Amino acid sequence: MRADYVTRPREQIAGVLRAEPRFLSAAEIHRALEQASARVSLSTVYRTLEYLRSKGDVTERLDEAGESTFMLCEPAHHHHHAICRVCGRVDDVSCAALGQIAESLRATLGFELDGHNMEFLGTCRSCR
Amino acid sequence: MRADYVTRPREQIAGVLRAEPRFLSAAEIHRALEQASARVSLSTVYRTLEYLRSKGDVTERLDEAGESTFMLCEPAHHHHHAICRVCGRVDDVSCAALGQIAESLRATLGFELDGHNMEFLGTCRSCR
DNA sequence: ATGATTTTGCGAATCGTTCGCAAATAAGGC
DNA sequence: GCCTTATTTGCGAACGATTCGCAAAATCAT
Ligand SMILES: [Zn+2]
Ligand SMILES: [Zn+2]
Ligand SMILES: [Zn+2]
Ligand SMILES: [Zn+2]
Repeated sequence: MRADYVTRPREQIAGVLRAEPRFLSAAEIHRALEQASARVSLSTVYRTLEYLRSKGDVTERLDEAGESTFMLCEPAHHHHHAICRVCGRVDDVSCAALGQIAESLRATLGFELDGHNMEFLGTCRSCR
Repeated sequence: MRADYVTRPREQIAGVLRAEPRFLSAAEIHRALEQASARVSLSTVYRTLEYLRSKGDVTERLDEAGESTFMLCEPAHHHHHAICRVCGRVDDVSCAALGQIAESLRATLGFELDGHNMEFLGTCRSCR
């Protein structure tokens, strides 16, 4: 049974996420809490992030090293992200035509696109 | 100093990759070798995969669980992949306009697209 | 406040991956 | 082939991120 208890650790973790609008690892969040003198265990950070993710408040992303990172983000309405390699800043991107995306990113965000990943998932002919 | 020694473990690992044209984890490759009575240590599997990747013969991909998987694939000429959720079959996809991609996947590969991931990387306005 | 339920902290366990080092193997020259 | 040298291998230990078990603490409803 899930109960959405309002607890101090949950508020503190949400606070860190709200203050830092980019993808953070559990360890980074834990460190930020320590610096704020908030004594929250790493286990609780993990459990709270999973809780927030299951509520749809947080998006999880695997970084290039395969580590999980988390950010406040509504995945309900499907979209993608433009992530700055330098500072980690995240801008939302809808998926219109790919050809126009680079141009649009530069025009609307001043974002200089220099790389992208795409992956298509579905069912192949012989598996249908 | 890198020397490209030709060894039995390397040939056997490449053989597994050649026989199975989809993304395989180190553990899967190791298991395939065991079944073929090839005694190769898991460490060597990892080291050989990294060696092949650095040579540009193998592409690495993090699956949804964050595990590394590997496939023979030339990343030199930039492209993407359509991966079957059922059998793991991989088809190459070039990055033309995204709008036409779903249609093209169906027409040319019989691939029924039902999901995709994209990520854009670059430098944001304030970091330039 | 009381009791039922959930969450937390702690440490141990797990899993994939990497590392250190001695033994085995490959390449090159004789 | 044989020797020398550089590289690779196997093994087990170490590692880092994540998960788990369980008793203690916190939350909520009455
Ligand atoms: Zn930036
Ligand atoms: Zn999309
Ligand atoms: Zn298939
Ligand atoms: Zn591309």
